Amino acid sequence: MPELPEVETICRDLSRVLISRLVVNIEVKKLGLLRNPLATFKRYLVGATILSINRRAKLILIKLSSQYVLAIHLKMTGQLVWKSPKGGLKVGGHPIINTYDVPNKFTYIIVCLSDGSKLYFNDIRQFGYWQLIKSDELNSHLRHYGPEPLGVAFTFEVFNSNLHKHNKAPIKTILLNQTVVAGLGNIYVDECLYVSKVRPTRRVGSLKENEIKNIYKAIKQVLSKAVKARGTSFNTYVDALGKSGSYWNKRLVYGRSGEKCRICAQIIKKITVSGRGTHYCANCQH
DNA sequence: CGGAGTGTTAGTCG
DNA sequence: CCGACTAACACTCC
Repeated sequence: MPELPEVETICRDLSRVLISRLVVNIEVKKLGLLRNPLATFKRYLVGATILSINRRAKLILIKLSSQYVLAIHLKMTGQLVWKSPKGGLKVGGHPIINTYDVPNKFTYIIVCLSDGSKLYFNDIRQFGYWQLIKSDELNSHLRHYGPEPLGVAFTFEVFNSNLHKHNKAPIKTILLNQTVVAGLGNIYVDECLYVSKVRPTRRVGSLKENEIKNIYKAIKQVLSKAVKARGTSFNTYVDALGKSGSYWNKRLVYGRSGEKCRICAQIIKKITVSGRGTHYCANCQH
């Protein structure tokens, strides 16, 4: 699930409960999810204090007092559940798991904190990973990512020039390319192209400047709206009225194939573009 | 029951 | 370099 708005929401929520906590233990049930040896986690995560939690692209970056950063990627089905000893719960990640009882059969990593709370990592498909990176090597680890779409470095000129490194590919494929712009995934790419009125299959080289401007604006607009809605499809405070990400109800095309376009009432089509399910309105998008 | 599809991305191959 | 394809894995849906 998690694309930029979801990961952003998870980081903000976890910041409120994890910062300045001391890590007292880690239990790992699937070593394959760790990108470093377990001993490295014991040495640099256990005993460290959590200093900050930030997002870059779809990566969660947890800065530690040990001069390391814990990078967590949720990929398709990763989920983080934080539980306080009093039963307070925060959940961020994939919604398929319909119970937030933890640990459960998909819980592969558990981090115990000094206040008695625990952070659980669930991941049905086990594509996600945890990686410890030396703080001074973080920038070089992240260098292949393109600009943050909601940041100041993401100007139209940068976007336009990054796009035109890939003139022959369909625009959808290129928007999913994290080196062009970081953080978009399948849902938000379909949403952005719908808002821009551009078909996902259009070759980049065929786009007029005006169309690229519309895509550029749509990326910013759709993502900020989704961040405000706390993302698409995961729960947060289960104890605060079970509020969940509300963008799902606001989505315009993703997952609406066979339903009517909200603008022209034509039936939304579903095709495959570079292996990904792709939704669009053939009447509104050209 | 079998096969396709699932919100990601790193790696391979042409 | 570019782009197409696949594997990593487990589950749901048709």
